[in-house]
Amino acid sequence: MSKTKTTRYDAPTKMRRSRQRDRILEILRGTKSHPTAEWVYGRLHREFPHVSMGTVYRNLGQLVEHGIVKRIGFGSTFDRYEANILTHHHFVCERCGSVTDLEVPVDESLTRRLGEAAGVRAVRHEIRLYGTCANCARKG
Amino acid sequence: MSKTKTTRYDAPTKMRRSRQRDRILEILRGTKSHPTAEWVYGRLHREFPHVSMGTVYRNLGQLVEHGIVKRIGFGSTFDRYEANILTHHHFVCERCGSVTDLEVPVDESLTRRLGEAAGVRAVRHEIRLYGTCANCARKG
DNA sequence: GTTCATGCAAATCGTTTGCACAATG
DNA sequence: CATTGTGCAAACGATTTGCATGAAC
Repeated sequence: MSKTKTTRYDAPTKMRRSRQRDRILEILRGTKSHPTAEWVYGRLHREFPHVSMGTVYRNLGQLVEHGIVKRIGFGSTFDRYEANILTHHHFVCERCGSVTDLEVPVDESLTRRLGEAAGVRAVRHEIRLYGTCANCARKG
Repeated sequence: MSKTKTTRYDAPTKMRRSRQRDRILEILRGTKSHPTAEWVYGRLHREFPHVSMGTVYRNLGQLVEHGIVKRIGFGSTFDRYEANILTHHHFVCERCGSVTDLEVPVDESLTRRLGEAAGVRAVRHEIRLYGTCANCARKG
């Protein structure tokens, strides 16, 4: 689980190489801006004027599958809603995607402590725990 | 900022009431499943066979705007990608939507401690700090 | 040469919006 | 009655996919 493993692109993957994917990875590695697919496409387009969004998405997806890059968000395209507006944290099952509330008090001071340590002015924080829910765990 | 304010629906809002929105809120309050708009629609459809997704989205949006329910996700429809696959946390600017990495060590033990306290088997956690980035703060 | 990746265009999916009509205050 | 909400359908934007061609091994 602790992916302290090699981060190198030429790691033991079954992916064939392509100049486009190589560049996509270089582009991602060369920025700290957590870009969108659109932005990556814009960058890639300078070198491959005929590249298509399909190629960008396919490659991003593959890089994510192989653990070479990360997708930020909830995975699913659709949003979820909840009536509990009190600050609280979530547990997300990586198997079935279900989301449950953590019945744990929120440490408000963590916002300030983390924010100060990181040098940003934060007003709140949210923690997401990831793992396998009891339901999925039961099914092996 | 700390919305410890009233949670009641009939709070001082300028919203007119509607039977559909009342039910949507009841549905959200009656589940712990963090449903999608689609799911809410399915529920609502039993009572309002002619209800449309447009109504569901409009009402969910309004309930969110009024702070009566919360939307989980990143707000933006599009995903973001990053090459940094080492576990780390993020700061999200609520003004411009920019995402930056927190240059703060990850407390791995928090996964276990939070997971145990909440009674779930978690393998990792991610913290998101929310606030206003330096850039936006400068612009007033 | 067989497999995988590409470009292109069309399709899909969640969400938003314009409009005429109905419900609310 | 002035305004807001509704249903319907069409529009939208991000992402995915089918297909014929081209690159990788």
